[in-house]
Amino acid sequence: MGNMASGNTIAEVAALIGDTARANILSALMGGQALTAGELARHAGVTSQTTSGHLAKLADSELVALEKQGRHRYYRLATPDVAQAIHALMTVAANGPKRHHPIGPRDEALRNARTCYDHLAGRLALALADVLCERGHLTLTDGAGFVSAEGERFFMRFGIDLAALQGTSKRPLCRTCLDWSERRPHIAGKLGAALLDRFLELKWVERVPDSRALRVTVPGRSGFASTFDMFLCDPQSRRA
Amino acid sequence: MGNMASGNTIAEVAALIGDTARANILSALMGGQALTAGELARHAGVTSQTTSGHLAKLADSELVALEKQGRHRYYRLATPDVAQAIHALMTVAANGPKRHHPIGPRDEALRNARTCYDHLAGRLALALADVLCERGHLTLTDGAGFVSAEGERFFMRFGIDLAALQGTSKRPLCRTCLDWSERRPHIAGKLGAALLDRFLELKWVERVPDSRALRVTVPGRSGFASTFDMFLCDPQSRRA
DNA sequence: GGGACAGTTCGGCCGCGAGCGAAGCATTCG
DNA sequence: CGAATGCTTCGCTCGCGGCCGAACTGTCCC
Repeated sequence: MGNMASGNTIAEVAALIGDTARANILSALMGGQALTAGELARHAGVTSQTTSGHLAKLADSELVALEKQGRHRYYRLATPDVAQAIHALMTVAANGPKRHHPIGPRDEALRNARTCYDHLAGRLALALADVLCERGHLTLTDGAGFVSAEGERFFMRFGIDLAALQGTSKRPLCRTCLDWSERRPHIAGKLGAALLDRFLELKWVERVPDSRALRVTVPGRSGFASTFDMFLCDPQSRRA
Repeated sequence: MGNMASGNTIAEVAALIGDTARANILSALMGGQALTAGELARHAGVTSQTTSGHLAKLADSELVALEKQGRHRYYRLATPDVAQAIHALMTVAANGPKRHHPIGPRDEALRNARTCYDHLAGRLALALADVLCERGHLTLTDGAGFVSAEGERFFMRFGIDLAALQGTSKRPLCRTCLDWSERRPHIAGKLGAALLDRFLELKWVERVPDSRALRVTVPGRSGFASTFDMFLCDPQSRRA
């Protein structure tokens, strides 16, 4: 016997995530937005009372954080560490035994473009990373990415001031994140977050309600084409 | 309702890890060695029948892999992804609410030096990373590390042929891994694995039975001192 | 004030699954 | 061969925890 203590609390955390309803809640929060208890109840597929209990547990263990706002209560993932843990579990789950998992249209939308906590993921993110690397703006060695001087100027023209981002915290400027569905790295870290913010700001992409999925708008299609030479052939992109 | 499918299987994986006994088993396997069912039963603190059931489930879901050898059955973590997921959960657990967790001597040993799946972790690993960075053999930008040309020559002299490692797979040569106990990055990836192997080969460190902890030997103390200018003051280092 | 809506707390039901004892296989040894 | 060891399978018990209905608290709006 001996080390009960060391492996013990990881079990508590995992058990917390290991319930279908709570996992659905956390997955929904992986979209990066704070959601209300009611929205989370719908995601979880259980009644609001049950959800309330789940949220209380998650908050107790500091997996999610609570922000009261009027008569709404907004929940979000407490720390990036939590997002990373969930991401890692997704990766393991995706490679598990025989995902017969018939890939519904919903999954297909997620594979195309989605948010991953605070940055872009899915095929769109991979294509973007490819283009930036090809142009020499970025080099992705597994684990981290480096922005070239030319790349820095390019991002500046696009409306992202890397130098300004640099200082604010010790968070890596550009990390890579292994794409859950495609098993290839995409751009995460501060640069990844800044890119997603900018795309949303420009309305090149917009969030699909009740989902982590993103939809490329019509201006987005031409924007990606002109700025990044990316010609998307997604028929579902929104008209108008 | 809607996306039951997406968040579902991550719940299965997390639930698997979210049992105390199974978490202990997986934590033990984070040492990187394959262990027998009996050893794992002792780590888990339950009988061998119960352990057998747990191992069957873990193997079914491909979290652990089985290797039969005579009348022994050796279990190990199935993939590095699994190790990463457990590591991420440890990180979340370590920063959870008020770990009053009285830090026993066992924990103290783990904080000093331990294995993290296939590489070195703990204070020893941090000190090593510091020295290598100071000397300019290595630069750690969060997420990844780069070995300088001089560093490559240094590792070669030390008995690690980076060029040979480079080719074998697309696994990153040097990743960083956030140290669970100290919250700072240490050296992981192929270089990390190669360093641990070499230290074990030189008998500078040795595994503590039934634990992920490592012990620095007397030759190890002088080795670390002469090669890396690291002067360890651990009183527990083994005499002879 | 009253009514609607968001969210939580309480009480009770019920099912899943962790746990062990005992028995059943396999492998290795004398 | 038969005893010993390592591990698994079977059958059973029992407690934890998820779930919902109902009632309660709190906020906003007319």
